[in-house]
Amino acid sequence: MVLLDIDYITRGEKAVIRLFGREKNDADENSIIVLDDGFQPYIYVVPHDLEQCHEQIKELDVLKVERVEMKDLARKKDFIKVTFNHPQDVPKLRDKIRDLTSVKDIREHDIPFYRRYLIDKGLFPMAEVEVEGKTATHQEINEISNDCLANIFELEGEIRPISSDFPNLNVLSLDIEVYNPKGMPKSEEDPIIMISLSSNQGLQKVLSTAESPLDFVETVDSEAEMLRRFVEIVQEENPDLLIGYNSDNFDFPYIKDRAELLNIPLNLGTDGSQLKFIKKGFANAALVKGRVHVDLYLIMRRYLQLDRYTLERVYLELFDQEKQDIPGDEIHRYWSEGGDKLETLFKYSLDDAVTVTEIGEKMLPLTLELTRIVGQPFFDVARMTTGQLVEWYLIRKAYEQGEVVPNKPSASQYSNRRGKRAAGGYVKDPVKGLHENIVYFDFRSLYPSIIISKNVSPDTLVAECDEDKCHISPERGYMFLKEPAGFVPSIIGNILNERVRLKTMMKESQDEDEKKFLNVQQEALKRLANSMYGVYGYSRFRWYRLECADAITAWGRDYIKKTMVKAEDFGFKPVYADTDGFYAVYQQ
DNA sequence: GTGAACCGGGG
DNA sequence: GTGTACGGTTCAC
Repeated sequence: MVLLDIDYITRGEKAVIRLFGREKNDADENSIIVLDDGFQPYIYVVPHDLEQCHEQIKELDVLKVERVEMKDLARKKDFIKVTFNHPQDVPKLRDKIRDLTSVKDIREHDIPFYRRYLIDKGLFPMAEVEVEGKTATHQEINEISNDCLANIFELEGEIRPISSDFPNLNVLSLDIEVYNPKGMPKSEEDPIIMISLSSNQGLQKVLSTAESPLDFVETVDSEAEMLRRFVEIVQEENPDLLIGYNSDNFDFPYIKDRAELLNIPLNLGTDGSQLKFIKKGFANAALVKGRVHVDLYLIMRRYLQLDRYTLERVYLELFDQEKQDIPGDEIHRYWSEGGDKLETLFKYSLDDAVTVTEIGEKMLPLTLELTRIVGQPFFDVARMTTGQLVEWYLIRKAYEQGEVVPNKPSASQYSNRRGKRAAGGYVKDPVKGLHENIVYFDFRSLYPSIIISKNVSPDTLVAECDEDKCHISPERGYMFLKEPAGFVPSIIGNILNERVRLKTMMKESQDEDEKKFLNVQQEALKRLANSMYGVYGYSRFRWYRLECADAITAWGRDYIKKTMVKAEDFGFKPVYADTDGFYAVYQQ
């Protein structure tokens, strides 16, 4: 099956992982939920005194205490692995453990249970997994609602990844219109007047309480009926992906508020569960179990560099076409006036949903690919910053290499780090004037290349070293061991090698679809490699190391300046430079 | 210069 | 949910 999403429920005292999936390439197939009760949460403890630590922790209400050897920034160390009965025991007991006299520190104590599961089992969402041995189970004992539409199974054997093609996904986009004559919509008073839906399976529909001769309009008696019908259509279409534009913070919260007011259940999940919200900092994330809700607004902010991110602006950028728009404060007039105006409103409303589908088809493949590389749920990856993406990729790699993951910075460490910044790239202010015979030079992936060639990594950074055994950064004089390959450099190396392999395959391929798919994959790897530099310089990150960030930019400045000097020897006069490239004028 | 306040998208 | 949190710009002093 294709693994769409994952979470866990509690059955009795036990945590049970739920894997949400669907048979591959079969949009009509029922949804599947596989339950696995055979996985337990754990953390690592750094002991002052191994024996005493072992004894003290054993006294607590934990499942297992064992001594393990793991690497900590490449150095082998003894840790104590503490396994818990339930994920919620971790926050309950970790402070107690940290405060024990025999304990120096605790590690990997803040990794969500479902993420731990994906990493430890080697599973990748949005890719195919093989479920070896499963038996049908009853929903009553699994706290799953009567409205559950999925087939539920209990995992008997193993679950493992199998390489697969890009999954065929059933996508449904939505957009709502609200009657708001008095400024921004208020869900306590302003009703939803239209719900527009567009799928990649051919559905185009606007639900509304108004009548229209337009064939895509389905008229219902009331707003309550409109919401009921919306739920019904989602269940019928059974999409893998639900997409919207700013739907995390507008459409879904609004639908939820109105549904509550009108007492309509929003059982949109494949398990029959209600629409939920997760607080994500200042913002919401709307969660529909078993389907992946993606808010394209966030994705566009990540991939496009624009002044504004309205749907119209984004559409113009991606398709080079103007999209007509009715200003928000005029919608109520179009609605009240009826006739041609109402017809226009219907058309624009549907067009917004169709546009979201189009933008999704164009832009989601890259995020899907990143999901399949980073190995965290698509829902999460679609809401992660590039820095978080890199961090979770590294956490998985750390597991594979037997490395214990560094802790997130404490509040004081964070504020301490925030004050400092690595020096930036070299910038030469442009020489004013109109230049002719301009040539441009730039380094391909300058920072990733420096990290690899100079082995810049927290585990290779040393205070003292023989000159022939280490790389010494210009200006700052930071020292990095030449051998062995550091944790981060080796990972970037693998990413770039894999990218070269994909690009070669792309050139050799005759199949246009395959070419496109390989291209998205290599783009995803490029993004990841280019973001790696950030983990050293961003204060919130586990692998933060100012010395590494500082050394990389120092080498970068050194390379670009040396190259400019060389270019001048050949008669190229640089007129402008920035970080990894420069413009020059050729003079005879 | 510093820290608090504000803002994004959506109708 | 192994909760707890963005980043950039403008404003007020």
